[in-house]
Amino acid sequence: MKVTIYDVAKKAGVSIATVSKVINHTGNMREETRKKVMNVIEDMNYQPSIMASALSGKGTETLGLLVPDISNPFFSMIARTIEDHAHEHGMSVIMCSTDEDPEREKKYLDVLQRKQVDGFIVASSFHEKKLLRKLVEHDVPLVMLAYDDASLDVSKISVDDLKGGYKAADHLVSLGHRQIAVIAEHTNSSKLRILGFQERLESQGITLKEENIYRTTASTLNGKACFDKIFQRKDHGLPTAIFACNDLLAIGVIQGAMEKRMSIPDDLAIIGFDNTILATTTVPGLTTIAQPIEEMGKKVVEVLIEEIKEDVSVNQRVLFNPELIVRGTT
Amino acid sequence: MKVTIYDVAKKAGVSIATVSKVINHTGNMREETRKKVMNVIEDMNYQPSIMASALSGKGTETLGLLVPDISNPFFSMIARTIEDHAHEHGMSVIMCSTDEDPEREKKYLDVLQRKQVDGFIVASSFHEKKLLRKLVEHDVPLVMLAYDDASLDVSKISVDDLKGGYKAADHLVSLGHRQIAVIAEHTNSSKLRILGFQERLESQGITLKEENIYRTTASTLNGKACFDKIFQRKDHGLPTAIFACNDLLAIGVIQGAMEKRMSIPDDLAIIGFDNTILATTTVPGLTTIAQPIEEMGKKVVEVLIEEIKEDVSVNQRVLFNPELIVRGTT
DNA sequence: TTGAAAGCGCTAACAG
DNA sequence: CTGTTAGCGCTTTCAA
Repeated sequence: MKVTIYDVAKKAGVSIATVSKVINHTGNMREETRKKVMNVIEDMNYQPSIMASALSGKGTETLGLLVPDISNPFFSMIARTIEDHAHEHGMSVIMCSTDEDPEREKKYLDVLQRKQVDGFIVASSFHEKKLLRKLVEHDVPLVMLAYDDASLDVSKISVDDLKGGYKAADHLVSLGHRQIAVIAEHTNSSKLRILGFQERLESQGITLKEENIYRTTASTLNGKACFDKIFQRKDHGLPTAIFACNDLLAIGVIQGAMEKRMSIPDDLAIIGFDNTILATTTVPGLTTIAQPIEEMGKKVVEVLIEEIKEDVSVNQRVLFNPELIVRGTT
Repeated sequence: MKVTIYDVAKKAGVSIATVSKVINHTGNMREETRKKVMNVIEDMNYQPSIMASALSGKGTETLGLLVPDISNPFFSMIARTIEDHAHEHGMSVIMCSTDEDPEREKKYLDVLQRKQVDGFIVASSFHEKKLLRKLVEHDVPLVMLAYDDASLDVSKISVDDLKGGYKAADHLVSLGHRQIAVIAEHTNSSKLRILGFQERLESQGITLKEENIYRTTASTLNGKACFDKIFQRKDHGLPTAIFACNDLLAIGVIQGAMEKRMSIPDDLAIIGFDNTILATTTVPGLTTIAQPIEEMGKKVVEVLIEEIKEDVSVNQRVLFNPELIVRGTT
């Protein structure tokens, strides 16, 4: 059926050990032998079984990627760069969308373990912390991406959310806005973004009242709903600008504003976060705080691979610099 | 270290064969024994190694998914539904973005084979046909999605592109448009969509000249570029409507039109194809022809699993019904 | 009803 | 420099 190491060995007139050695570039041997074997390998189109080598001690050369939802543009962009860099290191990646559902989280973690993936990347959120903790205790390589949770003792790669908040605030303030509303998620990231935003506002003598912070989950629909809520309150000065903690939410706001025939950015300025493809497809384009997704993806893979190879958690925390991308909504 | 079938067997006072049987629900045995073993499995939190069972004959319970680019919303949506349905059948999926690059195609196909994935899903495009053909010859389960290439003798799941063209044409014509331009990709799907579109137009006495069909690759930038090309030609009647063969292109057109301060849909009507998330985030929303992504994803997985289980290619061709989704651009 | 034993394809000492 | 051999964890006859 399929050609195995035995077939190659036999045809090359050597032992399987020798074949194994040339495949793995281990041990020494006469250049002549190595060439002979190489040729046979080519001839027979021999492809070593990763299953077998994994079973006998080596890794599976595959990574598990857990994200809330791969169909969300932010995560699919992340997945793409991770996939690319993983493959540069000879690793494949199995994707898993958790939907932030503990059941699914558990199920996926389970399967990935049974498949003996060499390492895990957990992005953005994870509820079953204990399961993660158990993994870490068992020395399973695991790195968190865009999810800076102090309660987990592992390496973390993320954008500097606080600074992102700063930049959003600075931009809006420099444009003269003083009445600002915020729409956020319930995540850690959002909290930090708000914190930075708030700090910066206050340093310029502007206070952001708690009642002007709206919390929801990421979707355009929810963004629009928040917009509606904000503008139906007529009790006090309406905001001239909105900071949405991600692009999806920001787009919901754009839609709400358009529907109300408000002019953007004159009647209302909007700034998002992430810089996904969605920020480029609206008209006007969405001003947003960009996460350096490409670099972040590269870094997670590097750190994870290192932990897999070195067999030890370097346990580092890397914060990337967010960048303001000005488009038409401000 | 990790608990193996031997550990369980020993603790339960039975042989590994027995343990194997209870895991796989094969063979008969006293209910008592089975319970005893089950308990030990629970107690020790035993997780059978998929590697090992794969090596000894069973499958790897993983699928390989090849798409041009997982970060493209259309593919990430597809990936999501495939992931979901695969997991319902106990399968994981390894994602691979080919970038339509033959090198990458080959490399990925290679790795996936060495990983002994149980089956392949190839979506939308693939240049190295011979490699695919070789797989099929070796009876490797393989199903094509949204890629209806007659030269490959495998099962195919896709939307009825011809019909999609019909629907787009009917809609535009019913709105009174007679001068229409088309922006397409170089793919088979696009060809069919154009064909259907054209046929329908002609049946209503409208001719679509070849010079009004613009071909490019999918991106908003290219869409915009085509728009510009179309509207800089002043030699003859300008179109009042544009049919773009996918949402990305359509959005480029929207951007171009907005920039020229044209009113949509009054000055120019636009219709896309795919109904990705992008169609919902523009203002006005993009009228488009929807592919039933969820159903298609479900179907590919079903067909693929069937071929894996039955060990025979059913070699069917399933066409799904496209649906017109009217939003603000028409 | 249960178990012994022969693989599956490869790696890694250890010998020669 | 090269080969022998004992696993890796599980499935699957075949006996008992």
